[in-house]
Amino acid sequence: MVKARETDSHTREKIFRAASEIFEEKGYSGARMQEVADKAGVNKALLHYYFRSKEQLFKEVYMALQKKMFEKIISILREDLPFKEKIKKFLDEHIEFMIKNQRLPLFLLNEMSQNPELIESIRETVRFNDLRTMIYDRHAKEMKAYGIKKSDMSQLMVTIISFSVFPALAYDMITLLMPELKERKRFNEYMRERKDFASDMLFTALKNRKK
Amino acid sequence: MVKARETDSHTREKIFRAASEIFEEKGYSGARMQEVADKAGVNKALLHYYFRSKEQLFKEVYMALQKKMFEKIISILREDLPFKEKIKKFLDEHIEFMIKNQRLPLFLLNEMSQNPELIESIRETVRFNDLRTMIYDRHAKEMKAYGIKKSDMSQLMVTIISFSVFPALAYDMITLLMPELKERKRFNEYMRERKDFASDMLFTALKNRKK
DNA sequence: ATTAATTTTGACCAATTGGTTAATCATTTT
DNA sequence: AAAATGATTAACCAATTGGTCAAAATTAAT
Repeated sequence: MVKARETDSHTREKIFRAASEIFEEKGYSGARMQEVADKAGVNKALLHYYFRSKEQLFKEVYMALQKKMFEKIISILREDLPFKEKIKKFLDEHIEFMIKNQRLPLFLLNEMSQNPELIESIRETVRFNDLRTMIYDRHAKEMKAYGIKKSDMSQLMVTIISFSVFPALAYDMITLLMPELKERKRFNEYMRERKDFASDMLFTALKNRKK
Repeated sequence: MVKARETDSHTREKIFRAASEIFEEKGYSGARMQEVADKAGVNKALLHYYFRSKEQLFKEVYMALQKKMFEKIISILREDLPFKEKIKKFLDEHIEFMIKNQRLPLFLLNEMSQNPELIESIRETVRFNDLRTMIYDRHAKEMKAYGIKKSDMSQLMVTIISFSVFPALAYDMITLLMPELKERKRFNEYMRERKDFASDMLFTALKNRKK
C-alpha cells in the first residue's frame, strides 16, 4: 500500500474542489462543512486542519472564483485587436464561458452583497484600473469614427457585459417565460444565438446613431 | 362579535414587514428568526404564533416579493400602447422600479436557484402565458414594419428586460469598475440616463437592421 | 527497526437556531 | 365584575453546526 505522500496536497485539493462546488451552489450561509467533507470523502476535522475555519475556506474559494470571473473578462478586453473584433471576440468567448460557468456570476454577486468587504479583495489578484479609459484610449480612432464619447463608455460597457452575463444570472426568470429553454441543450443554443444577436444590435446601433 | 383588536393584524403586519426586509437582505439561509423578531420589536414566539415556521414565513414573504416583481413587468407590457411607446414606458417605469427595489431581483433569483419548487409558484398569483406571443400578436403590424420575426422575440425580450434589471443585479460588480457610482445619487442618475440610452440603442438597431 | 513527524479520524463541546410551552397580560363578552 | 378569549412573553428544548482534541494511522527520517 504505497499510498504515497502525494496525498498531501491531493487531499487539500480535494477539499478545495468540493468546497468550491458547494459554496458556489449554496452560498456561504447555505453551505455546511459536513457536506463539504462528505463530498471530498474525508473527515470533517480535516477541513479545519487544512483551512482553519469555514470563513477561511470560503474566502480562499471565493477569491479563486472571483479571479476566474474577472480575469476572463479583462484578458479579452486587454487583447490587441480592432474594436469591433475585440467586442465580437468578447461576446463569443464570454458567452461560452457563461455556458460553462452558469452559476458563477449569481454566486459572486450574492456573496458580494452579503459581505461588502470581499468586494475590494479582487484588487489583490487582478489588476484593472479604469477599464473605460483603457479601452477608450486604445481605440481612440474607432471611437471617434463611431461618434462615441468617453462619457458613453459606462453605459456601453455595462450593456456589452450584460449580453453575456444577464442570461446566466437570470436563467430561472428567463426559463419561467420560456420553458423550452429549461433544456440545457436549448439554453446553450439560445446563448450561442445571442453572440450574433448582440453583435448585430450593438454595431447596427453604433453605426447609425444620431449625433 | 367585533373583529378583534387593532393590534391583531398590526403585529402580524409588523412581523411581515421586518421579515421582508431581512429575507430580502440576507436570503433564507442567512436570515435569523431572532433578528426578525428584534426588528419587529416583538417576542420571537410571536413569529411562530402568526406564521407557524420560518419556512412558512419565508414563503409568504417570497410570494409577495415575487408578485411585486413580475406584476410590475407584466402590467406594463399588457397596456394598450403602440410598440415603441410601450417599450419606452417599460424602460422608464421599470428603471424607476429598480431604483426603488434594487435588491429585489438578486434576492428572487438567488432563492429561485436555491429552491426550484418556488419558481412555479408565481403562476398561482400572476397570470402570464407566453408573453412573446402575446406581445408579438398584439403588435403584428409594427413587428412586420421592423422586420421582426416571432423567433426574434426571445432575444429581444431578454435584452429589453436586461437593460433595467442587470444594473440592479450587478450593482456590486459595476461599482467595482466605476467606483463613482457607489454614491446612491450618482447611481440613480446613471440608471435614469439608461432610459434613453437603451431606447435609442434598441430602436436605432431595429430601424436599421439587415434583413 | 525505531523514532519522529505528519495526516486522518471519532468522539466530543459550546454556541446557535428554529421551535415549544406554560404562564402572564390585555381585551372582549357575558 | 367575572369569565372567556386572544395576544405576548420568558424560559426551555432538541437539533444542528462550526470547531477542538487526543489518539490512531500513515509516512518520513534516523
